[in-house]
Amino acid sequence: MPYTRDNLTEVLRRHDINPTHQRIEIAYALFSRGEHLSADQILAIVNDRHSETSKATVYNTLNLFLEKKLVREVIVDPSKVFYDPNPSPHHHFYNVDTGELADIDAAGIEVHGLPALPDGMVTEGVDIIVRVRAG
Amino acid sequence: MPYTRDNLTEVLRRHDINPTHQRIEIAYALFSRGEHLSADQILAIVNDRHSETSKATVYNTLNLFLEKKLVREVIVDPSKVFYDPNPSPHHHFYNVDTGELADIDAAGIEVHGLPALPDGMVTEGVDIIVRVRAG
DNA sequence: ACCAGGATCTGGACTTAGTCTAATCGTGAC
DNA sequence: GTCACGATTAGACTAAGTCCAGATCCTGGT
Ligand SMILES: [Mn+2]
Ligand SMILES: [Mn+2]
Ligand SMILES: [Zn+2]
Ligand SMILES: [Zn+2]
Repeated sequence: MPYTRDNLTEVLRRHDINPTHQRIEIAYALFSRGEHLSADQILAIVNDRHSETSKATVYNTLNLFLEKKLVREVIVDPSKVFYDPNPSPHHHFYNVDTGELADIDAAGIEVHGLPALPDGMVTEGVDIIVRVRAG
Repeated sequence: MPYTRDNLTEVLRRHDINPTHQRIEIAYALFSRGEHLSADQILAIVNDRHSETSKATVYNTLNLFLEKKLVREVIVDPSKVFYDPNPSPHHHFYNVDTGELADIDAAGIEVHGLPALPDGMVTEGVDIIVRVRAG
């Protein structure tokens, strides 16, 4: 079922996020496209028709979404963070030429041979980035 | 054998890098410690005793080292790049609390179940980051 | 309808990693 | 010595992200 502002309002509530107009629009930008977007891109999308949301609110909101585990961040480009509407563990193809990111489902991926963790350490997650290019 | 300014001079030459005083000091900072360092940290190390190398030269030099494949960059912290004196393929533990990076030898690591690449794409590398924390 | 208080939003100043530029420096060839 | 050319430099600049203090928007109580 497609994302609408209405069902996203519910999603926000379920994540303990007060669904304001701006937050709904930012969520809609990310979830309706299902793409990995930078804060800058989201700011542009949300203000496309008429200016509606400030830069400060975009950053505040994305950080709130992160904290509430509604979205993930993907650190792959040294110059900007990408926000990922899929918060569950998964991996990525990264096109080093175009900067595009594509998801890799975590189901079916296995990593063998990882050394034991230093004592008293615990794994928080494993991120795999497959860097690809046209060739 | 430990790294000295003399043998690093040879390493630079073998990588087609004209071994200037500044470049040797920057290489020494990275290789003698064998740690993953940010440009800022390297700038501080190199100018510890007396100011000797400018910020511009540190960045120019690190980018030259990258281009010549003398070092690698590790993208894991959204606010800065880490430079890695080990340019061969390997993976990393990342302590999300302290920011520390530790190497994982690529030998012995296998990743199963990766989907086929989109047509006409070729893999440039696979980076695995194991995020850990005290727990 | 009115008000109070808290949450949210905002423009703009600020911070900081990294780049760029135009001037200067160093060194080897002649 | 001087010329050329690569390397270095200070400092201006860019751009992602944060911070702040004032404005604005609820919401619940009266
Ligand atoms: Mn609107
Ligand atoms: Mn010195
Ligand atoms: Zn993703
Ligand atoms: Zn490493």
